[in-house]
Amino acid sequence: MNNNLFNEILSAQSIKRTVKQQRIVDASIRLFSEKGYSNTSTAEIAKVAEVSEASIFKQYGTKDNLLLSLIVPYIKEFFPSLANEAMDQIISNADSTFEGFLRAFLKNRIEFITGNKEIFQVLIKEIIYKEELKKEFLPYFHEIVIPRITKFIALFKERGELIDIPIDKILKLLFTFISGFIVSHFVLLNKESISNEEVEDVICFVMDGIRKSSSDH
Amino acid sequence: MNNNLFNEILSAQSIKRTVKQQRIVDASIRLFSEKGYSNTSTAEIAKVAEVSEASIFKQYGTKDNLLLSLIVPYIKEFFPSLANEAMDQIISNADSTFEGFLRAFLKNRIEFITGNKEIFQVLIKEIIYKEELKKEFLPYFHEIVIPRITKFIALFKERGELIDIPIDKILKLLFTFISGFIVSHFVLLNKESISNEEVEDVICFVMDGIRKSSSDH
Amino acid sequence: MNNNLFNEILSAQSIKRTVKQQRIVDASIRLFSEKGYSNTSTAEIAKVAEVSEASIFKQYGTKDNLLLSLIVPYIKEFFPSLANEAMDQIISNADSTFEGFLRAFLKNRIEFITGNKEIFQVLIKEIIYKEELKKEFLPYFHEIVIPRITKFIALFKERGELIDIPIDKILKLLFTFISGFIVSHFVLLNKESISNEEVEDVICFVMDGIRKSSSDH
Amino acid sequence: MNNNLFNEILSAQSIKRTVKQQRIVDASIRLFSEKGYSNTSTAEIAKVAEVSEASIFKQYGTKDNLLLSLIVPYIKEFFPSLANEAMDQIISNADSTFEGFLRAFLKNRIEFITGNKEIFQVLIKEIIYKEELKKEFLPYFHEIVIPRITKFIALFKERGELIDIPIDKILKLLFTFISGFIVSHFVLLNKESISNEEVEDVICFVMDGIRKSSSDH
DNA sequence: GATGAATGAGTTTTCATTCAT
DNA sequence: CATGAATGAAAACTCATTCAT
Repeated sequence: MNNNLFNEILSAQSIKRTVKQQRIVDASIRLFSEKGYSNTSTAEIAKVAEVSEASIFKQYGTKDNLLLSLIVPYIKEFFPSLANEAMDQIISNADSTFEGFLRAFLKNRIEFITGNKEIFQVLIKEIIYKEELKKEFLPYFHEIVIPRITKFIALFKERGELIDIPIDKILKLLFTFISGFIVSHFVLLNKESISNEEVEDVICFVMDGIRKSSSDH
Repeated sequence: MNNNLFNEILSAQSIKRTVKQQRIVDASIRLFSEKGYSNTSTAEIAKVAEVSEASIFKQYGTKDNLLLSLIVPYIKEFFPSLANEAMDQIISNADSTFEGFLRAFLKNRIEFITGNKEIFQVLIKEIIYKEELKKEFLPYFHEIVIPRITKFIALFKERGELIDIPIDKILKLLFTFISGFIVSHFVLLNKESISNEEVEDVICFVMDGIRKSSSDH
Repeated sequence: MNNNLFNEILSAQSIKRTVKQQRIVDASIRLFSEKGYSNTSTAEIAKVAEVSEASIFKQYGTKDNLLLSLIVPYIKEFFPSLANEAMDQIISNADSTFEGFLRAFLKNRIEFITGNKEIFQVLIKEIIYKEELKKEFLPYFHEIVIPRITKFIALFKERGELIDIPIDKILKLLFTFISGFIVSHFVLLNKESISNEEVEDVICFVMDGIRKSSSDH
Repeated sequence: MNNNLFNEILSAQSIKRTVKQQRIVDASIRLFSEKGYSNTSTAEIAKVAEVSEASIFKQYGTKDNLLLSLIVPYIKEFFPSLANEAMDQIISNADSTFEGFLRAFLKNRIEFITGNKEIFQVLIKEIIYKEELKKEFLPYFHEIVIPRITKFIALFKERGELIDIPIDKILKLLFTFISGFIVSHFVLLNKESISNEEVEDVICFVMDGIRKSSSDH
């Protein structure tokens, strides 16, 4: 499974980038992730990419479009891919439990982000500011992510594995926690990856909370 | 208990702001929270505040200093206040449980943020970008927040209320979840407040997770 | 009678220009008239006016608005002024003939243009290109100039002085000829003024054409 | 008689244009006439012509030369053609009067311009700005147009048809009026053509002016 | 003959900042 | 204390032009 975003786009969209065009992409992602979109000038991108500013604008028209050209394909790749590949096989698996699903899901997404950490940082940093981005992002989220995860939660809830509160509450709590966890690691703390141990802690927390269970003592 | 930040600063620091100075502060917070620091020009602040740009620079010297002047007192108020006032009385309270502590803590912080939502948004949005801000923020976090919360967790863990994993892991999971929850509400979704019902869901999730307990059936 | 446009505006609109602001106006008119709007850069204006480019944009916002700020008041002054002052006294004059009216009109407008030749050139050169300008110009033309001249022509036609064709045809022929004459002198040939002799030739031509009258021999 | 400029050039100069080259010419004329030379980029021409920008520069070297390549042949065709073909037969005609000459001249030139309105617009719009163009244009005007028309006027003046003022004054008044009339129609008002009725009005005006003749009543 | 890729030198415009009054 | 006026520096963006293929 290849989680590198740009290889994916490359093969998917058959875009042939010249060496210089690729350098623009690389420099933009790096600088945007380090300093933020607003604090990065096209002059700086041109310098780092060792191309002329004109080349950037020839290709992308505006700086804003450059940002979108980096992020939108990433968004469109980020969520759909989570299911088509790994998820279906989990659920068909014999010993499939919600815990197993959660573990697979987390590892899959963490792997994906680890391979494209910088662009993930750009996405998170800019989605706060740009309504434009939210509008690209939210439909994908509502139409693809939420129904998909809802399906899983419903399934496991029917099997009696999950607590007896409405699915949308479970979803919201899960989403809040997991995204908070991932964002604080990759964006705030700028960690390279998340260890298996940390993943297990998260799963443990999500499943059973922090209260000492009565059966423990 | 008055959680309005600026009243606090006003009384604490005895700064007497003229009407115009107050308008600068108000305009800055509003604009920074809406569009971000980088995307707000001093000309725009001056226009909204109905003062001259020169007045802003007379007061604050640089635009950067204006931002810090808004945020730093907020940071310094945000965390210390959580203990000095409400927390100590919780712990001394008769029926003090971790759940009770968590409830009081959440309600207290949510109330604080609700009263100063815009500046909270500014803080969150800018702390991602500005190393300068992280440097202001992290010491406070490490020196004041962490020890304080650690003390509480240790206390309740000793009482056997909490799961038997290292305190710093509990702290990290708690922090990740709670901050994720609060940030996604107040910044991403731009909600006005968080309802009691939502707080109870969070507490429930944090304490017991989402797994159906064996005693439920 | 003071035909200098900017003195008129100055007194009319009570705009107080600083020395530098006046230099911007002067430099713009000069350069626009010499090289055309499109071929004049704001950098060049700044250099000639010995101000910073920023000062130009501080005042006018855009280069386009700079052009309009020069031309629109000129348009609004050009046509109305032709009647309020000189024309009414002509018509009330004892020996008022159409020829006399034409002579007064031509001399009045030629004097006005001579005093502001450069901005007249800018107006003519740019009105060809800018729909924006046409929209400023045409209403004034239709609402103020045409009715006014029509009134005069109708008056003299009633007196039996003018040829028996529809007023609007007379107007159109007159306008076409006179504007053609003035534009070719001041814009194409860049003459400083138009001599009395030339004015008399024009009047002669307009009144009687170029055919040798039967009474001449 | 074929007045389409490019067919004329084609046959006259035996230039074989490829389809793409012709598209460049068409696009340039269209865009230059709509927006003016300065406001039309070579990129835009290339896009409209559906060729690469490089092809334009391969052909014409510079954008300036592209403009000249369009206009200069037009100038060289515009004036000479007025005599070689139609004019000589007019004068040799039995009932030749100045009025007849004027009518033939006007109709001939109006037909010519109507068939190439866009390039006529380009010529007029750019001759105002470009000294270069004036230098191309004026010699032709002085060496070919003026002597030719002077010859006609002198002829008809000798026959006693025209008013008794110097020939150059008649020429100037005629030129001013006719060019003013044509330019205002085709460039300012962007009319498609000029009707026979309008032509007759012009002739009437030019010949006899607007004064009611004493023999009319 | 045609073009995709690339750019140097501009262009308009923005912006934080200074200073005399 | 307040500000109108002014700006250097840099921002985003444009454009005519070149050149290897």
